[in-house]
Amino acid sequence: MTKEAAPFRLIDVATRAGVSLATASRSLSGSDGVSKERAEYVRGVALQMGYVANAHARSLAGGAASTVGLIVHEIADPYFTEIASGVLRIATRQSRTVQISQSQRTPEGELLQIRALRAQRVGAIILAGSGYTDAQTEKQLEAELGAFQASGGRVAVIGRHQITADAVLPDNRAGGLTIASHLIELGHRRIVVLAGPADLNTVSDRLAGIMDAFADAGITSDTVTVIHTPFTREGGLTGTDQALHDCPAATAIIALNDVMAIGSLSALRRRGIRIPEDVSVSGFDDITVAADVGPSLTTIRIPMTRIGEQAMEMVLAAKVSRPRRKKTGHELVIRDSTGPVRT
Amino acid sequence: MTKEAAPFRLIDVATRAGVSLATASRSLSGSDGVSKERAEYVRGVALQMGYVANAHARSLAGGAASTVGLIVHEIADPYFTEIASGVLRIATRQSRTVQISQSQRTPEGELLQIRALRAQRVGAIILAGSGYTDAQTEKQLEAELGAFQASGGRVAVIGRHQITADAVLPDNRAGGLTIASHLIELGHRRIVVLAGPADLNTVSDRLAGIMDAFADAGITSDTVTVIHTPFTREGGLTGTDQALHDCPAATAIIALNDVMAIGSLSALRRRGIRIPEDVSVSGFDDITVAADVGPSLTTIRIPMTRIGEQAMEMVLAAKVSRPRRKKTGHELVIRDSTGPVRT
DNA sequence: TTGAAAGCGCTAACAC
DNA sequence: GTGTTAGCGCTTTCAA
Repeated sequence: MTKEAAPFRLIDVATRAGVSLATASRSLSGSDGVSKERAEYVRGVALQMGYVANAHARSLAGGAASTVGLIVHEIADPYFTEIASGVLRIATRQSRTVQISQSQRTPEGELLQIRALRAQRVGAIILAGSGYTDAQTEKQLEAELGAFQASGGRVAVIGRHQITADAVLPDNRAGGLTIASHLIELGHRRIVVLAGPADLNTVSDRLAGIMDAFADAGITSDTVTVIHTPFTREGGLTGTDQALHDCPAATAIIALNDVMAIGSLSALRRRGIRIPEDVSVSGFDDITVAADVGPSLTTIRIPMTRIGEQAMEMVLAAKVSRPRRKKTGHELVIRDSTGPVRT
Repeated sequence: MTKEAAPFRLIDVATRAGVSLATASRSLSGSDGVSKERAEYVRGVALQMGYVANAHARSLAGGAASTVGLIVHEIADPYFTEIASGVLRIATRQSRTVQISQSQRTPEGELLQIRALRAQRVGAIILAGSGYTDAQTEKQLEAELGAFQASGGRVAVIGRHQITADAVLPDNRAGGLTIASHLIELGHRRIVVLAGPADLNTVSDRLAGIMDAFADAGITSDTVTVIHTPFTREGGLTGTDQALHDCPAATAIIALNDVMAIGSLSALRRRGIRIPEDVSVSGFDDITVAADVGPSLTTIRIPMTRIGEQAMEMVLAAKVSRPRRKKTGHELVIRDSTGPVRT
């Protein structure tokens, strides 16, 4: 059995460099109070020894905690996968470590994970994923995050306008308007919206945008049916079955995310319904596979990876007094799943 | 501004429960040396106070580190997304936290991430992703992981037979045999294999299985062309272009993972080549979207999520002297992208 | 069975 | 500009 050499400690570096512990600490953390040459020299010694600071000791001693926690609803959901990818990309580049935890798509789950992350004393928390329309729930989350921030933690949220913290805000309402306008222009009037859970902000915002489109076009939205099923492929499947039963005359289906749209495509194909000849289908998000499903999906592109990067950049940046809010754009991507209504 | 109450410390719990710090510690960590009733009582007090131990202090003091590190090539690659999903599922269930880091598909990246995780003093490391055929590289990784294990860390690797550690081993070679046999049965002889980088074990194993199939069928594999491009959608795209140029007579394309297969599908469609009438295409892994691409993909199912769960269970389980190796099965999933060769 | 006290490796006052 | 030293919150000997 190989005898395991204990890892070097800061004191080892200090000794080797012939300076005190404090000087070594200052040199490595880049704080001033050390002459340039000396600091440089100490860093060189440390590097050569392969010294890496013990993150636990550093954090315990009151230094800045280096790990950031990322809370997603479910990592296997492509929307969150891409956000996580953006977060990790910046993390790798900046030598930061990130802990990922899943909220299981419930507010209680989010609360639980925030508490866990706080207990772990992470330096920052990125809360990804739709907020909840229930103000009560959001208040609780905000209180928890507020407490974390008060104790020096950094926070960034993605797509939650209610929470007072740095935020990256996807253009959900405007995106809803864009996609609905596209369908209206193609002549569609009888439209089914495959919406996720009604208590999600993302859902209500995108829905509001869709209604905006009808108002803008000066036509009634009485012919729009909204069906709420889970924000998953399975939800798209059952929602479509229900739509076919309730509104057989519908000529278009707007799914409020791509995953649901893909489920819808599958349900339609299974019944031999042609897309887009018989019914047009659109998605939302433009996840990576949207271009490869059959038929390729018309959708609204939300730059998830970039959003993840921005959220990470925000929590890594210096603290500012007023919370920053970054709005991201959206883009209509027309592919093969939508077409003019057949007369 | 809300005054932030400092979180409770163990000493607070001890005081409130009327015991010493040591007794409180023992009670909560479940180590013996405390009477049952007392321990029970202290735990009750802690729970009621909402006490959560400071992970840094615990780890620094020599307690068991609770976080596990997961190293993937790239989180946005569906193969790794699903493994991560399995790992996180178990983590959530067991109240463990997991740090995810990306190796950027290079052995140096893996080495770097292992070092970083060691510096973070994680309790366990799960190394996911193909090993490298270069023995030198694997030796270095093994040394680093060995050192980690020697210092008490737990390790599980996924799909790397060379490394001495608990391992979950996907059935790559047998899977290769199965998929190639399927195509041979359909009458295909001129086959192009879209392989990922030649230095990946996953690639060489799957490739070996394909050759096995030809040997088993008693036919020559001279008609098989292997093209090495990156293990990505883009790689599938360029590989297919190259295949079309080099082997216009090929009737089937075996991609060594689904992502490449999807890229291939796209390249073929773009040129108006019909699938499977003109050329059959198969994938490997059965990622979630494989059923939804156009046409749906015939592939070999590898239970990635389950693999992630198993790896996590292994590092969480009690240490055993001899490394465990768990082999996982595979399953041929026939969909619409493969068909009989046209005469 | 319980408690007192000595660190774990680091940062940040505080001296010089 | 540099060094000394007191903790951070916990686990774990070592005594009692």
